[in-house]
Amino acid sequence: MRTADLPQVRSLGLFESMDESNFDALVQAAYLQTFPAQLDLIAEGDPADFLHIVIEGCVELYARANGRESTMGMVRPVGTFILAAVLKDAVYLMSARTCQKSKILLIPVEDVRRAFQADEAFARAIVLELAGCYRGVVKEHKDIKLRTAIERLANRLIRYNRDQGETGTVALPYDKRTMASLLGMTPENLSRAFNTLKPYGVEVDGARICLTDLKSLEILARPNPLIDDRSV
Amino acid sequence: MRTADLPQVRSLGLFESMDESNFDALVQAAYLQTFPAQLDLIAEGDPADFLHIVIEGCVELYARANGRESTMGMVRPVGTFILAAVLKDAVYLMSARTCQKSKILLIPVEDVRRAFQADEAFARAIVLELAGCYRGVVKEHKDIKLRTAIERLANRLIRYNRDQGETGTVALPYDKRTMASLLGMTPENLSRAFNTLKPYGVEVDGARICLTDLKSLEILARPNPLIDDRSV
DNA sequence: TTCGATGCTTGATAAAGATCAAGGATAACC
DNA sequence: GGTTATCCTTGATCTTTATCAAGCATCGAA
Repeated sequence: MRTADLPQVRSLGLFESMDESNFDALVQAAYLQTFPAQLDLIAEGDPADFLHIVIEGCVELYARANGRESTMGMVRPVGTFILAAVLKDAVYLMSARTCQKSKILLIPVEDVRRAFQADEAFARAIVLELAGCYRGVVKEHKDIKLRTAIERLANRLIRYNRDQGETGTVALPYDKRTMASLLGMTPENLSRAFNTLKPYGVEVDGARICLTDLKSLEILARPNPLIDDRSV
Repeated sequence: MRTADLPQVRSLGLFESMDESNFDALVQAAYLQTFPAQLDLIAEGDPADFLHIVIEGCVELYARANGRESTMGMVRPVGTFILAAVLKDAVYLMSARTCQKSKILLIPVEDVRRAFQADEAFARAIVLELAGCYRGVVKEHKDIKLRTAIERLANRLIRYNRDQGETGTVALPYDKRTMASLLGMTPENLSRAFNTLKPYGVEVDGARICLTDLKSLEILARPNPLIDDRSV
């Protein structure tokens, strides 16, 4: 892989406290590939072959069942996915496809496991990463079991506003169809949910959303750090 | 703790490959307590203090938000809960209460972390346990995002039937109010969902459910190992 | 036995969300 | 400029799910 990308990968929580030589061995074994948009990277049910790390671009995790499809999460640089399947030597539970042209680092499962055995710092980092992923899904699960579609959207807007510097103007990071699926609703209902939020100061202009009355939006949304804070 | 309970705890995936002396140290530091039914063990938002292991009885994990409450999972012997919060030294994302009189082993977080540092086999077991928990929540999340209430119930019945030896008669493990919350619906709708499943050979007699036409129930449910198999 | 719990079910109604169909806006392309 | 494709929105309608209220069964206590 290009040495220019190395520091970025190295800075990932997973690798930063890893021994230099072990990290080098891991990277030597890895493949860096660039994929076009809308390309399927893995399919649910397939046995885990590589740990995937998104270097550039964006990857959508999705799943299918009972004739339906739903977006389960989005991975942006620098983020990993399907770590659990790799560690358990199990099949993937989710499929993944690129949203944009994306650069992905692929590390063969055997090398990940070898590094896990050899490097204690790596093992510890993996536990923290996994625990973080676990808590992320629990939060999403709480979000969908305890909130209505409108509350989910309101909280998501509040969260993006915070992430983007509390400017009162939010840029939706994904197209609305994807946002809808991520939030567990249809595109039609997302559109209607935005209309429902109009009296709470939510103004839509394409992918640009203005929040002109954050106070009242928060009263409706009831944000909860145990669901909305990714860092908690 | 009673030495009679030791082998049971030792047989847990988490501890079985642990070094003898490290296991002893961990158990020495632990408290074994018996709690009455309906007692709150932990509350979401509290900082993690103990890793909990259910030795006898049953524990319900639940969460609250936006004025609602939902059952997030059930833990039976011998199972652990809130491992992720303990490892990350974070607050609990879920509350827990006993469903019955229960015997719980409480291991202080510092001792869990010390054992994690000292014992490589324990560290590896924790990773597998965590990865398993992670995949469990992903499956539940898929269940609720991709299936209707009736499909969820049908699949749950098929799963319990398999777990209980494929006899065609299922004993519901929890009361119907809890089952409903676990499946993401109201008790009223669970009742109606059972009625909807009557034409598919589902006969209800209290907590005893007879499945007289598994074939047609499966056509409706479309069971999926990537959601329903706990072992995958 | 009667009384009140409690848990479950049923019916009526309302709300939330999905689906179907059509209509605009936007942008790329010829 | 017009054409096509894509994405988003809107309206009408239907399905699913929740809520409210009442009724019934079971069970333990008085």
